Amino acid sequence: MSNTEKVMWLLKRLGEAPYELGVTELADEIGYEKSGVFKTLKLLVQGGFVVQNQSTKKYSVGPALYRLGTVYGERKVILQVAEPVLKAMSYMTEETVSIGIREGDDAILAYKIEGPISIRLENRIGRMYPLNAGAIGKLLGAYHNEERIREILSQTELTKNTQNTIVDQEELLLEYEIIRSRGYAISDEENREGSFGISAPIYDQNGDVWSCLCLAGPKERFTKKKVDNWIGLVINGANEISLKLGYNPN
Amino acid sequence: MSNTEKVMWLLKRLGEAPYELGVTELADEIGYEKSGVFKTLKLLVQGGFVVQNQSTKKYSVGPALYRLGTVYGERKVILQVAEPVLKAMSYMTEETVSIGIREGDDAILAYKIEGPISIRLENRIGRMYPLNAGAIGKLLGAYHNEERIREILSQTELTKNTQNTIVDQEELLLEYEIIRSRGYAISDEENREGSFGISAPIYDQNGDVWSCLCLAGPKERFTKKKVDNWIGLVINGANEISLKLGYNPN
DNA sequence: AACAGCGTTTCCTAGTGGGAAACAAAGGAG
DNA sequence: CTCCTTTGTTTCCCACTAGGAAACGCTGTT
Repeated sequence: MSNTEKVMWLLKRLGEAPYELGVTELADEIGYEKSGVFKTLKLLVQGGFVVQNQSTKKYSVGPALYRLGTVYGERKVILQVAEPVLKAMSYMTEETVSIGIREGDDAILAYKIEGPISIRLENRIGRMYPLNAGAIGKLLGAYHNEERIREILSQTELTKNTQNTIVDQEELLLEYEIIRSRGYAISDEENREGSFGISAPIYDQNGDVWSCLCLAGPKERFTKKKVDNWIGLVINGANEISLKLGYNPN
Repeated sequence: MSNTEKVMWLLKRLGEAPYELGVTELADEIGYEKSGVFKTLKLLVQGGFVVQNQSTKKYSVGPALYRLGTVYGERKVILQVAEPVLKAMSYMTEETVSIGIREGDDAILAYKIEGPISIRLENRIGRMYPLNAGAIGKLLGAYHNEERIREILSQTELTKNTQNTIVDQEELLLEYEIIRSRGYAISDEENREGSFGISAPIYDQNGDVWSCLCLAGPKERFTKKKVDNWIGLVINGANEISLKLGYNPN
């Protein structure tokens, strides 16, 4: 058994145990000498993966695992809930549908389902967008804390990716207001020439917006007629996900 | 950096990353060759601590962490919430106050605060009790699924620790009913000669009882007058914890 | 007071994880 | 469409880390 497996075994064993376990019983069960088990446990305690009860000297799972578990839970919930919606929309529109998440002061493409027409728009999962350009970035910016937005804008120089990228601070804040009042954002070649996108906010159970649903593709396929239809589709899809996440619109 | 530290670093990095990370970027950041990082990641994937996106080949936190995180969360919440209550009760009664948790078909002493009068009753943290004897065991038995209780009783031979230990099945089920109707359990030398205990149920936010509050000590200190007072104290303490856990009594 | 059991420390050495390089596969550039 | 870069994966060998054994200090029991 490698050390990595040993670490996993220890953590799992501590997790399924009723409460606390000592070095000796862990070593006996895993079949190692307690010296080695102790060394590993000490490191795990330092890293917060395990806590040691100072009075009993026994070990249990630690707060670092809680944090990581929460991360997994959040990701799983939103993707699991969102996937059927994305699939349906992708099928109906034949375009790429994606989920964007705000991570700190940036927007990130967290998940996407490609449309059947495979003209690549090279938006890879994990790609980061600024909050001033593109359907995902602008929407998540619009629903971000305005004070924080002003801070960001005053500190960073907005780069003009295309002719349509908004770089003026006041113009951007106005655009944010429009987005909030309409309930959706539109990007017309703001991040990249030839691309078009529509996005709508996803509300979590606290009513906060930290992710959004986005429909995007080559501009030539986004005719006015289609866009008029698709805006409702995106808003409805985002609402559906919001409700499934436990959002209560009041 | 030892392998254990590497594992922890990788997990934490994957947790704080916006979404997914690849072998190369992880190896670059941690300063190791990607071959070693890859080997470790492969093992972590096998153990469920990490998941690999099959289409992007990139890595993220896995379901095993979710399970462990949940365990930590549950334990932390109940202990954190319960500790002040236990301290106050221990201070008022000068006896030992403890939290029992049902783990499968047994009761376990999860946490305790010793009274100042240190006559040892050797109930160590982690000790297991049967569901038929003692204030903790009986209470958690009484609020357990009755079908399951009947199964257990039919399969296991109840051992008579003291004269007062209930070993007859029907007598025990009757005692359970009394406990549920009164809302507390009393043990008079059931597990050990000379010990006395009072316990009351703790309800979680779903209204389920899987833990209880228990006040225990040497029998000679549990006079009738004191017990009459302390029953209310235990019930109130347990209620307080239940409410803090999010229980809604309707 | 002696003992037994636990967590902890130390030391040495065998086995394992790290480094380097090469392979496979996928994407981007032209 | 093809070349080229980049990334995930595999292989091999060696340094060094993790495991074994024994001993220490401490707590609690008899």
